[in-house]
Amino acid sequence: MTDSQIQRKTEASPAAENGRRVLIKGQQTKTAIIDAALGLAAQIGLEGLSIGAVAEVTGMSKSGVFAHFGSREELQISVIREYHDRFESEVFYAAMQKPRGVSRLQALFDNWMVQTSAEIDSGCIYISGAVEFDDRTGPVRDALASSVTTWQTALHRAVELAQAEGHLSCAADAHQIAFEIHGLILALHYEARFLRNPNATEHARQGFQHILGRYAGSSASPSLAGAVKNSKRVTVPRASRKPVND
Amino acid sequence: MTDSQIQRKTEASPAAENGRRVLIKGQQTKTAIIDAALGLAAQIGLEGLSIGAVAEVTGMSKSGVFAHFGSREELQISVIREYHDRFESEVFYAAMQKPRGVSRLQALFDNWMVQTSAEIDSGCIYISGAVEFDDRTGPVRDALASSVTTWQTALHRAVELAQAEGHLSCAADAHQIAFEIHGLILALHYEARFLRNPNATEHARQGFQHILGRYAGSSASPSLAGAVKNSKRVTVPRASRKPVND
DNA sequence: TGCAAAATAGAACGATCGTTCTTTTTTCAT
DNA sequence: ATGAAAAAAGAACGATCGTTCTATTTTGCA
Repeated sequence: MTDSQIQRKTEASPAAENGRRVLIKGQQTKTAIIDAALGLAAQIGLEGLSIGAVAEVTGMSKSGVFAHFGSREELQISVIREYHDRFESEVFYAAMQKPRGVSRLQALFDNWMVQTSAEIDSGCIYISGAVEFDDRTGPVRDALASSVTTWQTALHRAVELAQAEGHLSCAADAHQIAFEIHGLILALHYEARFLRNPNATEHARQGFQHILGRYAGSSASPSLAGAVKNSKRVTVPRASRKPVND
Repeated sequence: MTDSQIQRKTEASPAAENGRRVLIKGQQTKTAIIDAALGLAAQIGLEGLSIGAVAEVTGMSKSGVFAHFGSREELQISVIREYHDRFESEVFYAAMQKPRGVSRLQALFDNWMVQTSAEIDSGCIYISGAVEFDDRTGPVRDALASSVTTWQTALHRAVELAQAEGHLSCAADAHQIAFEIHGLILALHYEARFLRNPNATEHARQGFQHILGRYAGSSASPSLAGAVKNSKRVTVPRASRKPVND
């Protein structure tokens, strides 16, 4: 944190006035490093992520990797940001193509399951990071909590929309519903990844259906079957990292 | 793992033929070390647990602490065992005083919530450890998985008994119910400890009631209110660490 | 009280960590 | 092609880790 110039140097996109090349060498390398670091962090966690390990994976020297970030914390934060972006596009935006209501909520849940632990090989940074930065303070924890909160807000909003559409009861607390859904994903991750329980995916799926059933709204049933086909492809610009309210 | 004599030396209880003292100095110290190590591991995790930190907390030297275990792994395993025993007595055996059925299941859940994160200060080793030893192998992971599995079996059994008593539907899969309950605890831990959400406890409680309501059996209601008072104090011997089937 | 054994301390080891500094290589506009 | 700037490598630092070895203190039975 003593000198933030190193980081700024590569963040400002230079040579942009020339259309010949949009990404100079340094940016390409940095992207590759973050890619490798994310893969590593997903397996061994953000705390286990060491510059030496990243250097070995990318075939670079430790100092070569280090120069792109200026500190390990900045590397961790970059990984969190990258994960945030991927999560947003593969889970959130992918589900926004579905129409408001329970079908979009279902899509969010399905994408979430796939992203989180359909392939058991790679873990979820939002889950492992929460445990690792439980009682710590600092910019890494803040970045992590911020990303998670953004996602939770989006999930909560999807529940509210499902209530507004009459697919879920308006009497129920949307936070309560989101909490229970979150629990299913956490249990899935725990059982599938740690205990290697092959039934975990099915348990999570069933649990979600139980939640939908329990909170089922009054005027839900008939429009449900055909709700998926009239999806309007709500194309949301991906430029900003702010939460989207649809 | 090169030499297991150091550990065996202190594990066999010496001087037991003399009733004057049941615990010689070494055992007392080891107990104190494990106590301190457990407190440390609950906060920073099993992987963050270092012999140097334990030495500092206990006011001993690194080698003094080390000599009691012979390796860091053995220290970690000892901590897991200690946590297992406490969890068993404070969550499991404490709930066995309640009669079979939903009231015992409720007691298990309540005790679990208190043990896990009523006091947000100390984390849960079963949760943090699962993340830390996700894709690792070795004796520490085995010890952790074994303890967790024992507890899950006990929880599963409690669900089955509630079904047998008619408090929960026999048509439902007991594993499914246990899975959903587990999810509530995990979400509670995540929200309360990482995100500092003060409503997490209430969400977990409500979620549990929702599960009971959803899986409610046919002949449940009337006996439920008075079920607590006629508890028979099933005194189970605590000698063995094997799972108990009631 | 004395003495062997157990318990603890102390110093040092190799390894790995994040980081800094210096030097070499590569990039890329002129 | 040239030369300044960017990128990457290399060596070394202090710190911390688990562990080993040796010396010292404490324990507890005779």
